[in-house]
Amino acid sequence: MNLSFYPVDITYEVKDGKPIIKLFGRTTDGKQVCVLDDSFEPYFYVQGTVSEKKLESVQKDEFKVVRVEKCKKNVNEKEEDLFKVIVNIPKGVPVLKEIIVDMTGVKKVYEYDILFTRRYLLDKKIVPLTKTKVVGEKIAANCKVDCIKAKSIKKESDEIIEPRIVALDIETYNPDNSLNAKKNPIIILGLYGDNFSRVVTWKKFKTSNKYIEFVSSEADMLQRFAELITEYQPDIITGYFTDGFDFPYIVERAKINKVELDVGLDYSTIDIRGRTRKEASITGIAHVDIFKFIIRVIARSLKTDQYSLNAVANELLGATKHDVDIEHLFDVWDKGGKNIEQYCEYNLQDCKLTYDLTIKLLPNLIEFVRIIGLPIFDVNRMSFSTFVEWYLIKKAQEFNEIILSKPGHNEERERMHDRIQGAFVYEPKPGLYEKIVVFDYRSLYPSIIASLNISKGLVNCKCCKKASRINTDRGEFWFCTKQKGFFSEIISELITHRAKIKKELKQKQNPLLAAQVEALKVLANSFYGYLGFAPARWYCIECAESTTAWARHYIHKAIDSAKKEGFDVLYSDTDSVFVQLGKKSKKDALDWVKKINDDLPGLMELEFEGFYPAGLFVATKASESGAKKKYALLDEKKHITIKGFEAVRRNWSIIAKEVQQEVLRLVLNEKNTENAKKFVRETIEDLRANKIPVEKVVIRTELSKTVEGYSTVSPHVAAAKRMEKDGKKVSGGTIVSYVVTKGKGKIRDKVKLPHEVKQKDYDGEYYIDHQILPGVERIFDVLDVHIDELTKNTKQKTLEHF
DNA sequence: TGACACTGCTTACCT
DNA sequence: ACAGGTAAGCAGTGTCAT
Repeated sequence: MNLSFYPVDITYEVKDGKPIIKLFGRTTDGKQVCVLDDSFEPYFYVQGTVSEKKLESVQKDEFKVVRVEKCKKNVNEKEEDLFKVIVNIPKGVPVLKEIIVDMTGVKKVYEYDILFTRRYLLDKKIVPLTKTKVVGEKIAANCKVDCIKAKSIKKESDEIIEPRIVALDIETYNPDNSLNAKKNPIIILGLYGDNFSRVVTWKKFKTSNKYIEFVSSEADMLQRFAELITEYQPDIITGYFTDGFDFPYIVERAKINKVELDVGLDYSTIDIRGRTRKEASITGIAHVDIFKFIIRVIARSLKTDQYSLNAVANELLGATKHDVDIEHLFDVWDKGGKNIEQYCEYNLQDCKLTYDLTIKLLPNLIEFVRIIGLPIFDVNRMSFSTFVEWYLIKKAQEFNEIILSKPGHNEERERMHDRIQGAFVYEPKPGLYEKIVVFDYRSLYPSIIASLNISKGLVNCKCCKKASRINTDRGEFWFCTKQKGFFSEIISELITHRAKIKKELKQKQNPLLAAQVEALKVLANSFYGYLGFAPARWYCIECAESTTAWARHYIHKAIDSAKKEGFDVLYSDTDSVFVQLGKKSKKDALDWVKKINDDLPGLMELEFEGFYPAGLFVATKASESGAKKKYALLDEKKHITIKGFEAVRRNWSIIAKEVQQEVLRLVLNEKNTENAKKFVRETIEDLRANKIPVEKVVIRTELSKTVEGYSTVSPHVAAAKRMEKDGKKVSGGTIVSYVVTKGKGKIRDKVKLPHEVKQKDYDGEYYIDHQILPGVERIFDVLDVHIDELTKNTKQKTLEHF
């Protein structure tokens, strides 16, 4: 029989000494299937002078070499003769590799650490979630879905699955404020999918909500959960932090209640792996923990600095969680009755938000699946470095390159000491400026790697005398001009491919294309960092050093040229140049940038970023010199871009940020220094009189480690200690909120938690001296306004000034 | 003993 | 577990004059 299907999940099993790949997915007519392939063999590569016969005879326990093939592959971009050693079962690869690496004549072994299922997808060029053609026979097997034994299997087209998705969320009984799965039961379990809402709970109350379903115990609820999943037949189960919380909790409670959760398509149960960083997987269904994707990949493009479901849903969906007192759910539960209902509604809303977030971010996730070629479960849990690494691994096949091995522990430690000189930052002169034009190099680091052929295998070749050379602290480097680099060529493709899609996107908006453009940008921008990342397979310190050195070269070139041309250069950071037009016109600026571009190699390009009628640079706190990475620009639509100022830092109080923002607005937009002064003075008076509400004086700071890990007790650590006293768990990643109150001693001695503080308690003087004034002082310096004019509120002082 | 300068640790930003 | 460059607060320490 022939069939087309979209693979969702992949595993393998060993039967009769032979590995069988199992691809779970959905056919084009909507049925779930499992496609079996027993034709794929595990292998690795050996480099050295050793006889094939000797290699063929290697065996240990049930593992043995099946056969050996001679082949030619590029090792770090140079062709070499290698042996491909084929092994009977996947687990034999690391075992037999250990034996072979010690044999005389063997120089190195490669590709022994690529997971069998991933190897299968890459070698067979099968892309998960993408239409795949199978010829095969239906066979009987212990499986919830039809099993097809494949004779042939290959990618059919780029068509993508429309997955069935269900979102999961649980609420637990929690009287002691600790999330203890051994002690406290799950009391509400919700699911939300396409035309599907269900909340299961085990205490009855009167309700007209049709989606609420009552069972008689926690055990029955868990059982019902498994049934509902089986009935709904999802391709994807999604949740918010379900790797770390919901699934481990469900599994623990199932164990305690002796419930068999055979939700896997092969009747297996939910598998929880890892202790500190848990991962929950279900055979045949892709578990997406959308929180992980958000925090690792999406986070830096979001405005919010909190990644709670509420904050993220608010920004991405414009929707929020239901407002209930979740801390007292246990109390309501104990009392029973109708009050439980609001928590069921709350639970379903969480499921819905998670579902909607997943729908929204799915195009982005799928794009990475398509680019990298691994299952969505894997891609969901990857970070920038792994994206780059797996993309390189996939591309290695096309280039016939050997996949380099991961560094050993010692090598990784040594690499950690390597430091690369980074970007150049131009010191601005503090001041309020007019008519500013900003230029920047488009994708500076990727375009340098592409245009200067920067690649690990081409460093300081013996053959090229004419290659452009760059001087660095580490020495002089050049890259072979006679061949295209593996690394540089891949980036080059990425950049041109992205530019092409971006052009298409301009013609017609399309969320899939937008996601593709975004994914390619994320990937290209991660390449440079990867080069200097200690655990990387293609680590290349010379490449990284050269990339930044060339970047400094080209930014200086732009700065010098702009000055020569008569522009007043105000600032520059890494890839940008800020110039003041002065008597020159916008056209002069555009002409100049054109001239620069005529001189740039390859894909490099300096772009016009924007025109700003006004901009402000300030001095540093410590000296009179200009502060880098701190400025504000007013654009022609009166919008202000603020960089680096306290107003955009999360560990400053709202009142301090608001005041600074308003001062910047009054200064840049309205050019009204008097109003700015007045505004600050009024706020200071309000703080002195404790008129500013407590929530505006709360300071929020993230803990980077547990309380014990700190050598000095700073205010946020003092606050964390108070939280622990309250019975709250705090650790790295916890955001602590605190208020500085009146009293004696160090600031940390005056720290209290927001709920402990009444309106009159906070220390207005602290907020004036340590929050408001530091934020505006350097701005007023630029306007020649002395700080006394802000703090002393006598009218005479103001009059005196004029 | 107190004012002050300086350092180290820490957080959070910019590109 | 992508990179380096930068500002700034607070606690702690050292210095100096008293």
